[in-house]
Amino acid sequence: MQKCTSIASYAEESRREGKQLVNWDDLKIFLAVAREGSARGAACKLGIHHSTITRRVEAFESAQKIRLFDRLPTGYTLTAAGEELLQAVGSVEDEINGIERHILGKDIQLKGDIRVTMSDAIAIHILMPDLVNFMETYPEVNLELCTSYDLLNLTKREADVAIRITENPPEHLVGRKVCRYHCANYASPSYLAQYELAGDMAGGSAHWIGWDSTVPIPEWVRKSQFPHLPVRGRFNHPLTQVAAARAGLGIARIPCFLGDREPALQRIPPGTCEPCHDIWILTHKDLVSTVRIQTFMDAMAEAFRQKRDLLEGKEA
Amino acid sequence: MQKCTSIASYAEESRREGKQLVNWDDLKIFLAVAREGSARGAACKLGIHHSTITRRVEAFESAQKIRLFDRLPTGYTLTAAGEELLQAVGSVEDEINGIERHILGKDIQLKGDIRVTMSDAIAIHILMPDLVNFMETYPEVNLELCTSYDLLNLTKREADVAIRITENPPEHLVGRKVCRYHCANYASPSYLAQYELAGDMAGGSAHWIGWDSTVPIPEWVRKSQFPHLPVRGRFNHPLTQVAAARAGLGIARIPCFLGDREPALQRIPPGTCEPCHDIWILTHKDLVSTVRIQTFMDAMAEAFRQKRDLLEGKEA
DNA sequence: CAATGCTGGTGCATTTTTGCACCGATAAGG
DNA sequence: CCTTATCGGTGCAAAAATGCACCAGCATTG
Repeated sequence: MQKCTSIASYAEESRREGKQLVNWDDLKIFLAVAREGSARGAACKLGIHHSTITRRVEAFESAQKIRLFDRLPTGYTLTAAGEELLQAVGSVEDEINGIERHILGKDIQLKGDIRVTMSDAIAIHILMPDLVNFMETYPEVNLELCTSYDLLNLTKREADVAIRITENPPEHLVGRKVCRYHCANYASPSYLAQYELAGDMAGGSAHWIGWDSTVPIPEWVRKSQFPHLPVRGRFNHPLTQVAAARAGLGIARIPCFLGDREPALQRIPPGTCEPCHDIWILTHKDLVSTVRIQTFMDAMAEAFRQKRDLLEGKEA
Repeated sequence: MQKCTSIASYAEESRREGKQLVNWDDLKIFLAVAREGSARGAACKLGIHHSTITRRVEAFESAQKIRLFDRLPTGYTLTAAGEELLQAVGSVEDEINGIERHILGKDIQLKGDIRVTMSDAIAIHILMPDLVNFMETYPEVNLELCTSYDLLNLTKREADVAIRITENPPEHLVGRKVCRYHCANYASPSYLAQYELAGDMAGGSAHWIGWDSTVPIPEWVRKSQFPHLPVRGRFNHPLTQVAAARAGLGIARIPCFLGDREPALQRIPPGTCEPCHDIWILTHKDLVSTVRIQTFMDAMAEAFRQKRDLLEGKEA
């Protein structure tokens, strides 16, 4: 019907001068970079090369004459304009996801059991909203949560997925490090008012709440802010540490994701926190190709990514 | 943070087996083809080659394992699945248009006057909703509508844009044909009940309502369904023809976009309609590069495209 | 301080995509 | 009937996008 003459050709001319049509796929790439925070991460997620990412972001920015990212040595960080775009593109993604699910028939109807094991502290204070959300998203999946502190039940096939605090996951399991959480020193305000702290040298009436070490002065005390304060009690469980500190037993060195969310505790000034341990999400080699296991692990990894500030004690 | 090992690599593997990630830009192409009805039209609109369109649609269909178009000799027609997708992608387009306008700073803030001339019949019965919509979309544009039936006021620079019934627009104007409207024969039901029609041969008490021809039997009567019915009256204006037919004066040969929308008239059986004249949208050569003129002409051309069924008498 | 692991950037070879010039087929106009 | 215009499809060459193998810079770790 419409000839590509007259108006259209003029329109093309004006297109040459100024702005080009937006490539919708560039928005997808932008989204991935914004979410992942790095070109490499986005490339991995999209299954393409990272140089493709950087070049296309660059081309998009120069075509639209707008700066969306600050290139920091640590990766890509959104500018103000980028933040604005992120929000808008997010809803585009929702629409397109809906299209993929309903029209293109890619609805992932996950079914079956997922037996997952993790520490109760992580389950309760970090992942619970995400676990619930996952179960709501995939109602046919039966999620079994078995809290535990050791890797054994994964090895023994008592669980499909383990989220564990470890630095060196065993060879026969596959997965990825999802965070390195930080720890700080906490006590109740009343305890701090009542007892006296001290510097490097001896003195001070306060004391540490012990973990399960049998040595009188564990390494974490020696390297701490108050190496000469005595250690009292043995509480091998993070949540009992929190409870003991709340009850005014002493100073607890606990993960920031526990201490910072506990209103009855406060950090010992100056309140610095330090990286403590890694958290890995792991599964068996033969389960990693299962869609529901993959989806679950991705969802949990994403949850950790979103709570990174809390886990690294930057939310205080 | 996240390594491209373990989970991700497995995810890539499963991606190879089955479905690929959707290229968002393919949706844009799909939309253009669905709207234009042909690969060439879509290609023109997007400023790319038509073979690119056909190949990408083909690739998209085979990747998603879904047939979206029927390839007819007249172009691409949506399948049921395609119709469904069209609706969904439409809202994606709205989102992205919003992004372009607000974030990417492509908000077309059209300003200034547009003086447009067209026949009153077209203005009232075809374009009025679109004219209003255009003015609401671009509140800074002052649209002046001057109804008229000749091209003179465009040549004399009394108008910027003309929408005219013509077969051969003059060389010094640029634009495009927007439709070829159809005509049919109409009369009021009471008239048809009272007067007698006839076939090719003489006879019959009904008569035609005349246009402005001075000859006793104009060509359009001779070629018509009832070449021997007499002609009475001279009504040179389409809307007065409608009114005369409604008042029971006789049979009017008028555009379908007038007759079909007039409840007080009905087509003379068997109600066939025939192509009658072309409608062009035209402007001066030196105005066609103006953004607001371009935008206006594109909007009106699109309006005609959407009302094609009405204009070709296929809505009856 | 050295080692590691991450980040983005770049030149180059390869692959992929695109545009172009055709073709045959189909409607519609005269 | 013939002419014209438009449709989609295809082989081929040019152009563009991509992947790859590197590099340097920076942060963290030990």
